[in-house]
Amino acid sequence: MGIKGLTKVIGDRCPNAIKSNEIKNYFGRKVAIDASMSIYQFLIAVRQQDGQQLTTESGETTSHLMGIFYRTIRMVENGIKPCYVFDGKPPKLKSGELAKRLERRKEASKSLEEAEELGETVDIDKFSRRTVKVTSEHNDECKKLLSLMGIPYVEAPCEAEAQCAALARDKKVYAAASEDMDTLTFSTPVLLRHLTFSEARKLPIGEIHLNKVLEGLNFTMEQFVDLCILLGCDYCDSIKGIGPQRAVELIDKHKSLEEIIRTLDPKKYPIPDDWMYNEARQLFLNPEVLDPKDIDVNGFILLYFH
DNA sequence: ACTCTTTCTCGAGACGAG
DNA sequence: CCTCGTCC
DNA sequence: ACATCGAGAAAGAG
Repeated sequence: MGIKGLTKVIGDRCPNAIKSNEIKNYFGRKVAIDASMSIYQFLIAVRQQDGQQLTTESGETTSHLMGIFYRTIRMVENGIKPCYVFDGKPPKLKSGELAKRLERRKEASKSLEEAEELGETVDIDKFSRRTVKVTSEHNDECKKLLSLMGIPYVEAPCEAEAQCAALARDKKVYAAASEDMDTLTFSTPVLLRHLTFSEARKLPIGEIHLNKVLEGLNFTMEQFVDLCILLGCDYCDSIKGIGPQRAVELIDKHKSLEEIIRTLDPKKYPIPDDWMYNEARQLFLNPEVLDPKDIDVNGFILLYFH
């Protein structure tokens, strides 16, 4: 789920935190990319006309490899040096969210079976895309491909987005490139959006600067994390009846979740049972990541630019 | 009538020939 | 430019 | 045993 409505909040309240750039502006820059997210998109999107994935003769899926291959080439052609980051174990707090997703996939599988019995090709196509999940085989195959291409990758201990942000914070890369707004909450100083397909679709690349976001909202990083929790994140519930508008107002007025809990009328806005907001906050502020100092983000591709 | 939130649904790549 | 078939 | 997300429309609540 990322952070619900965060893009809109930033767009509305801190428009100057977002810059639009041509891809040319990024020549020579290193960028961290969430690999699992990309693989997922390729598995869904890279299909033939009949909706089937691309496969080898023996039936093994190759859609994710095609996608990673061409996209990476495209980036390198433009002078961008990618470093892919793979997910590790999800944090325990995420299990509730993961259970929901599993449930959703099960429902899609049922709908898929029904559609297959009825021979509704449009529905078969739709639901089969919804049952997609990234396996460790997919990940391993992509790691091997990247090795062969001379592109660096990192295996994060936990959330890939957190590791991407850590790399950017430590100046190992210029930015984290992601469509997932969590990355900002993990304190990446710069977040790039639409990096991958901008050239094909003529969309400019969006560059979001965390310090401008904090300035625009007049929040500290801690307050920004609290805001993200109120908006809705993967790690804990949010408060019913509090959406983007009230969330920003509340943090503005009370400065912290503790103070909000203390003053909110529990009849109007009941606080969730066993609310793990502080644990979620710690995950964002001190995520489990590898020390960027120990990571080599230079593949041998770098040699071409030296 | 209006504002805000919640829920539901949908969609997701890249290439090159013409 | 764009559309459309193809990628395995 | 498990692994994604955002956007927008429509409906609902206060």
